[in-house]
Amino acid sequence: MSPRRSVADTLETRQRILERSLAIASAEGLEGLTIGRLADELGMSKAGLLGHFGTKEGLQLAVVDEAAAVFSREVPERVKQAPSGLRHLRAVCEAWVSYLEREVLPGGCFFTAATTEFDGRDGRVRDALAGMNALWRRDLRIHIRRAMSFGELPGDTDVDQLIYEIVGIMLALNHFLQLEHDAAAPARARKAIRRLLGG
Amino acid sequence: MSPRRSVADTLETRQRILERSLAIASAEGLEGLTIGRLADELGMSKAGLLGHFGTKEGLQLAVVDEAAAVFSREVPERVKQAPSGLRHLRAVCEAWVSYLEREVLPGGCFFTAATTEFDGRDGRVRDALAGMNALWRRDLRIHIRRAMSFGELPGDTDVDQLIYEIVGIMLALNHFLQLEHDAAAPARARKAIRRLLGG
DNA sequence: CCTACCGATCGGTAGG
DNA sequence: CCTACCGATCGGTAGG
Repeated sequence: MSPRRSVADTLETRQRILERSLAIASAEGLEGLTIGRLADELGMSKAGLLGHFGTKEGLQLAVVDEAAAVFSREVPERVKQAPSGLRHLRAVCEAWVSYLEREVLPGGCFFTAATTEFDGRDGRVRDALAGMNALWRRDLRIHIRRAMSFGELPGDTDVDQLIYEIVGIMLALNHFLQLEHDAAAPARARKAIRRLLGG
Repeated sequence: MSPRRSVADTLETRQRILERSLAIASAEGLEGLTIGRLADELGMSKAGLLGHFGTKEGLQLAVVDEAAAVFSREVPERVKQAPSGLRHLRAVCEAWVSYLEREVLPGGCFFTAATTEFDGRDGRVRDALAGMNALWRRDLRIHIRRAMSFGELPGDTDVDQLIYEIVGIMLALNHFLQLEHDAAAPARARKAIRRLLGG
């Protein structure tokens, strides 16, 4: 009476689906990710695929989680060892630029694409994306506050203004890389970050 | 033998279609703009609608042109009378911020949404979008160069760096307005522009 | 500008 | 995990 597929196999299949989904969604959007095409590319049936997620919205929410895991692995976890304060903030920004520069996902930053796609709608996917963005800004805020408390940034630094400008630099980096294939864009991003944070 | 509808009527219908299309596309994307839904909202048949543009791609290209016309009317044409040089550049940026702040289109900046949607594809729509972006950067470049020649900006100003940073500020403005409904975002955009251009 | 229609694909379900 | 199927919608065409 042993099951035909072990729990490990099931999780592995689920992971395969998510990796393929994330690549498609970063390039063609979360709505352009269709069950039929995805099943086709993975050599499985639509019903078999949907069994893992229930509905398309369930799949989309799982892809958002997977994207957050990839970003977390590529950016904050890479600089965990950096000393606290301004140096940590600089290391985070450099890892962020490097992540976009290396084009880890074929369509560039998944969150930029998905956020722009869903910001005019409502529902659970939009809420999940807004939540991820808020969490990430919270991380940035912590690093900025710490740098201020260490006297590495001026005491009257406008924290939300600094976050706004850093986000703008990264959005522009994604824009110039994806639309213009501008190889000079990462250097511009680094120069802009340096003007804000020194180094 | 007079035609049932005059040329003027035909152009008016075409304009009605484009205005509705632009509103839908700014909120739901150029691909989310479907012929059936559009025809339904306008109370006409799909065939009648498609007659004006031939194919969906023809419609999308016409919407890109219409978006450029709206942007042109709302930003550069509003500041035509501003004196040449740095004051003109500042006026352009202020009109640009104001355009996004007033949410002229329901989904925010059409070009941000459409560019992000199409940057991973190829074809005539993507090329048209890239061309519009290039034209607009050319305008900005002219104003920056003029301000430099007047001695209003340093002679060693990195022109492409400045364009990069201005674009980033506007992308961030659209992001914080659309996703976060952050009413403080326009003030942050203005502060960031002031830091770059003085005033 | 319309009606009537085409093949293809969408997300999803029944039943195993 | 599969086959077989559902109603709805997609872009587009024929013919008027």
